[in-house]
Amino acid sequence: MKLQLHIKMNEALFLRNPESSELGKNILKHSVQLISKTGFEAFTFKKLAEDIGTTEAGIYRYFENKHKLLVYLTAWYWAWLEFQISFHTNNMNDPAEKLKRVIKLLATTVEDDEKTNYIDESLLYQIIIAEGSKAYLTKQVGEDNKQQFFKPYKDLCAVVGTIILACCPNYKYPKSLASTIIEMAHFQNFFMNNLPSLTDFSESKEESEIIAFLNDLVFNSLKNAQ
Amino acid sequence: MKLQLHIKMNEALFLRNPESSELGKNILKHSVQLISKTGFEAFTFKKLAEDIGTTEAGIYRYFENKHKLLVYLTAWYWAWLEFQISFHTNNMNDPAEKLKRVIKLLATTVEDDEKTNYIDESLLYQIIIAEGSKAYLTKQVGEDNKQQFFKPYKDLCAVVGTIILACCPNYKYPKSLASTIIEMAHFQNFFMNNLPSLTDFSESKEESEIIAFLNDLVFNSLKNAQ
DNA sequence: TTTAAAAAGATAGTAATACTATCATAAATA
DNA sequence: TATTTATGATAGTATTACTATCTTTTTAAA
Repeated sequence: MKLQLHIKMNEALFLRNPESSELGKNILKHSVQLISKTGFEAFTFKKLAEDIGTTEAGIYRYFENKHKLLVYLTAWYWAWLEFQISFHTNNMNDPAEKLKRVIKLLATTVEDDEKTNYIDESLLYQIIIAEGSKAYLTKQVGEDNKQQFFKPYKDLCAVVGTIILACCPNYKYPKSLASTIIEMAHFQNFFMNNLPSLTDFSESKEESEIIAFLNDLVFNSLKNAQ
Repeated sequence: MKLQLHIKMNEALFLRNPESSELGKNILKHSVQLISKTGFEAFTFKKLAEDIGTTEAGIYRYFENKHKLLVYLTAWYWAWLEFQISFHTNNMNDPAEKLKRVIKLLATTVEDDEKTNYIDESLLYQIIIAEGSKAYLTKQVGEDNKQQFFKPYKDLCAVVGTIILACCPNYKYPKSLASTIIEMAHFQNFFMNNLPSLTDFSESKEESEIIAFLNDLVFNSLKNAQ
């Protein structure tokens, strides 16, 4: 028996649901491959169409433009990650242990999840690191936010914030600390691999060091707020 | 007497030194205005040329493309900020006070600095917040880094890291904490204004709260490493 | 099983973007 | 005054980011 994980996506993100057809699934699959290969700037619907063996117009029937597609992919990732977190922290009683597990999940390169067949999570993780912030660092962030495009990200942040508060009800900045952990899990990874002098992990290039740094950061903040 | 602050820029960033002519200075001045107005994605050399009253080709004589121009502006900002920091922390003995001052400088909206006539620092600060990471979140980050485009950012990070170590020589992650402070000073500002539920400052929208959060984060980390 | 609706393929076309090239003119400098 | 250098004016190209239309194929309802 194989379990199928399904993430319900915001309908305003697409013109036609990419999960509803083979072509749609191919768009998701190949866009993840192509964006992680060429970067978001050089990524075009024309190249994507060539990769898939369809036409540009075919892609445009699913996504209005490449920005929406990027937002879709990031939203999908955050929703998937929130599920991972709820799955892996289920039945954990100690909130501090829970928080440690969350940090580990955030900062660990994902392996391809068999439960989702058309998205390669390990490539998507690389996209999130290098392109993720471009989903919201735009002039349209306000409108996009109104349409709830960033809800999965905000939900994840809220979940992490709640765990932080469970660890330490007096802590004053649970949401900001949550967004800091999430962003830094990725930025420190990007820096470690691309601008190593911005980190202390340039020699080992080990994710475990990023995790140790984030744990140190978080638990010192919470310890002193007791 | 008026002091003129001059920042020596990496020559590989431009084709012709924009500081060497009126047109060049206009390119800097108007690009800051136009990018902060339209965002980097919608910003084009054509629009910039129209704004200035010159031609597209004229801009291309100074900058190879808009990415180089963005990198130029961010590099300029980091170099300017490093000077601000060294100026405002000069003669401070207590490294903890120094660090607090640095955090304040990082997270406070800049006023236009009279010492530089063609760059509006307050607009540039907004660009750094919303577009700054796009300077390095690209596929060419490795080559750009080889050409030392990010040296001012790395230098600033090193300066902050040194102050952190002066506060607490045992602290294990001075560079990562430095890059975390720098990035979060801007990201928390962006979130506060655009995706407020990712922060704890959505009501007040006060920079002072970001500063308080960062101080809390940093000094709790250092206190426990004594 | 037929029929109609929906999706996909094929092709064309447009406006804008991201450049490069050329030639004339104006300004600075030697 | 001659000459270099910067700017202006104009043109042109390849690519991007779409939109439109028409045909064929697939799917799903009657």
